[in-house]
Amino acid sequence: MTGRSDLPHQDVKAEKPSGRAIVFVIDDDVSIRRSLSNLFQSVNLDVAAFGSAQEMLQGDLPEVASCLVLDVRLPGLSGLELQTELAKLNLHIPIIFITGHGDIPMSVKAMKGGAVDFLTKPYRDQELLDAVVAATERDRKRREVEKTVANLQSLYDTLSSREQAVMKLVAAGLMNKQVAAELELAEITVKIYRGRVMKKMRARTLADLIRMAETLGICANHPE
Amino acid sequence: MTGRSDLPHQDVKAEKPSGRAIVFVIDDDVSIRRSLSNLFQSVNLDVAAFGSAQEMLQGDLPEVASCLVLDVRLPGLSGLELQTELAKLNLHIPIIFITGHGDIPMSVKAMKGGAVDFLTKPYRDQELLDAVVAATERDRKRREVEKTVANLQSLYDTLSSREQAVMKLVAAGLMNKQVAAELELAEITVKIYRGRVMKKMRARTLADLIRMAETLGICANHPE
DNA sequence: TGGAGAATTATACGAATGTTTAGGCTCTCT
DNA sequence: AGAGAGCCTAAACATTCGTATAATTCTCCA
Repeated sequence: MTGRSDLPHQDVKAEKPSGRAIVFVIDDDVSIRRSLSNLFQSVNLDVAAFGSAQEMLQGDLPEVASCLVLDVRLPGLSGLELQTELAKLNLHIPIIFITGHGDIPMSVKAMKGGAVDFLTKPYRDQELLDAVVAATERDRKRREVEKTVANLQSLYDTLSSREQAVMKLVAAGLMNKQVAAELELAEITVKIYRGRVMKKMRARTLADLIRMAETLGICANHPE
Repeated sequence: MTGRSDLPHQDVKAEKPSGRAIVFVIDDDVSIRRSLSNLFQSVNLDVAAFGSAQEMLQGDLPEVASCLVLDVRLPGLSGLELQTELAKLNLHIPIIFITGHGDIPMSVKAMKGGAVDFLTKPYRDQELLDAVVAATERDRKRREVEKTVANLQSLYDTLSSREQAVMKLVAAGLMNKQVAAELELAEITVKIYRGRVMKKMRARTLADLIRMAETLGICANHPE
């Protein structure tokens, strides 16, 4: 058995860094935690279960695709409050809500907040599993683009301030001559920096560099 | 008074092509149609009201930012079915659901389908107005980007097949020489086409052209 | 048959780009 | 003080890009 059951604070991330996914379960009822864990483990998903939102917030989130399955009604922080809290912390783990006594405004608020699904008891196991698959898949994709952006950003951070300025203007479509005028440099200096930018950003072509600037959200306000 | 009340099949689009917005109301109850129309008109919104989904589908959608306010329970096509139908027709008008006897799965399905809000009776007028403002704003933005893309596409369509091919490869970062080899042309020919592409696409710089290719989703599978 | 109009290539030239080699300058750290 | 790093410039050269002019081939159409 790979997955764990319902003990808080375990280091799940050390188990399977491969293509697996982790499902976080939060419910104050131990028997529900156990049955959900069994359900997920039966389809080869790793599980980390907690009895309250606070317990989960204390631990770290893994670097693997994951999602959150929780009851709306929880001791301490409620499910919706946890959703708000995670959003504030910029943690975008997909959430699947489960509730026994929810109402429509509650579900609408959850969905507006980006929840993947909002299930009412009793639900069919397959419904929950489908939602979990959709959620982890969404998380996997999000992590993918986030990783790409982070890689680009780390490359961009290695540029000196001058090099960054040149990259902005070049990506905006200015000629070396214009970049030089803008930064009050000699054209030859711009050429040098431009070459260094290409090397440091590992851009083979100008098209690559422009696309990188695009995904990094780098926009120079080209004057005139 | 500019807005109309609850007569179907009126030509609303001829009224105010400016920055106004139109709210489509669908409800089988005449008095509700009337009161919703009054509410929206009181905040300077144009209204077009219908008694059933079919009546609304027969008319054309305006070129102005708009949204749809409808009851889930309707004669003939239900609200959710209308949502599905509009999605099939590739009509992305934002929808606000109102219901007196809805349940959670219904609201979740609506929200998953892209609904802006799902209100339960009784609701406060301000809630509905807020939702309508959010919806029309979303529609305005969507129309904006759609229009941009459409404009680019119409420019792209004026290119000959050769010119389109050259644009793809140039946007992919290939040099004129490589483009020529790829298309089995002389380099000078590629230069000619490239110049024509820049003119026809109204791209001042290569950066512009690459960004246009990006938003048009033009990607050449660069070999090697 | 003649011609208009494309698609394509050639020649030639000016402008822009990229790289190398070689320096000078200022700042910080040791 | 010296070493190193970052910033800036210069000269020289090869490559690439962009455009203008002219010529070839081909199809389509009157």
